[in-house]
Amino acid sequence: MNVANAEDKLLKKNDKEIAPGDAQRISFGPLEKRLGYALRRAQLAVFSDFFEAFAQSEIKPAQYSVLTIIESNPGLPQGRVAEVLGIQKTNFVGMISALEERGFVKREASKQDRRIYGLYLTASGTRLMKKLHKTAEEHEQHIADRLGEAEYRRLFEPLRKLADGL
Amino acid sequence: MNVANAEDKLLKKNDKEIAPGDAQRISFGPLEKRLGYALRRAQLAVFSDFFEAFAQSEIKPAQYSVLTIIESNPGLPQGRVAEVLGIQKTNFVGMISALEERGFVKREASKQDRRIYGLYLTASGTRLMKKLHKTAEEHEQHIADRLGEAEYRRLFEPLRKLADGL
DNA sequence: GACATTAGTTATAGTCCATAACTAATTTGT
DNA sequence: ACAAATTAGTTATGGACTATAACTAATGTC
Repeated sequence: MNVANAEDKLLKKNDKEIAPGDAQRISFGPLEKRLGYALRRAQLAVFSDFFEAFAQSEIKPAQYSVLTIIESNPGLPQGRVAEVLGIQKTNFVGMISALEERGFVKREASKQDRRIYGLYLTASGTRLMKKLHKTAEEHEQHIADRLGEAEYRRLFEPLRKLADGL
Repeated sequence: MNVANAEDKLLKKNDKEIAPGDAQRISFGPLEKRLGYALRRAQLAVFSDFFEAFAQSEIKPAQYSVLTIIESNPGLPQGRVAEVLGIQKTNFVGMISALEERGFVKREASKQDRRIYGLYLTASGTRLMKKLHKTAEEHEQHIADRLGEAEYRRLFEPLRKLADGL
């Protein structure tokens, strides 16, 4: 596009410039009313807190989601796990390889169809998940305390509605 | 860390393997109860919708937020705009340069402190914003229709609470 | 049995985000 | 008033995440 028009002149609401050290009130304008912006900021904050809580285990949110799906659906083909989480199978290869190298996950070829690799937690992976779920529950409780139980619980339904079917 | 233990054996809930074409029910397990996951999915869905709506203007959500802050606070120093939006000043340089090259934004050196570059919309930028805000409002209404006005409006407060102060 | 399809993989490129180091302008301390 | 510290903006760079094309091996189809 590049609609740079030579006619354009500067627009200033008033002639006074903002003074250098001026700690003026900043307006977010219409941004305050954008749900996408609100969601993004909230998600970043929650992820940041989550990230800290999981730091000592060196597990990131995406990895936690992968491990949880495998734990809840042992033997699920690699591609299905990726699909369920909205991860491209091509990017998923490295994620699983990393988790496998750390000993939390095992790929096992299906006997019926040797193209398929079912994913399973190892015993170490299962132990890890027990710990991670505990941490995650504390994290959830922390949030619930912040919002109040009722408001916390009320959030899930609209968020799910948004997620599946804009 | 790399806690790969040789002792680890595969864990299978049952001996039956998942059949190749098996369209079994997939469980999300505890992931259903993770607010972070719910937020992430919702945010991605909303952004995706937003993205499509703004595609013809070739404006991305982050750019819309930048333009809105500039529009609402003309002359604000570049670094302050970045700070307000949680963008690192170093990554902000390119964003502004791109918007300036497209003729929507103008940097103007402060006369009091020539290190400072105040940001302003050009006339073209102002016209663009009028259009973008209209699109954004439709997008919001679309979401409000999907959720119901009451539930839609109720979302903002808890999200803001999460955003500022985990 | 040739051909198409499927699961997983590799290579690669683009975008986003973070850190370090630089320049130019201003402020501070003496 | 001037050397040192600080500040605003910048450049260079690397890591993480995402997306696309093309490949291999196994299975399904006609």
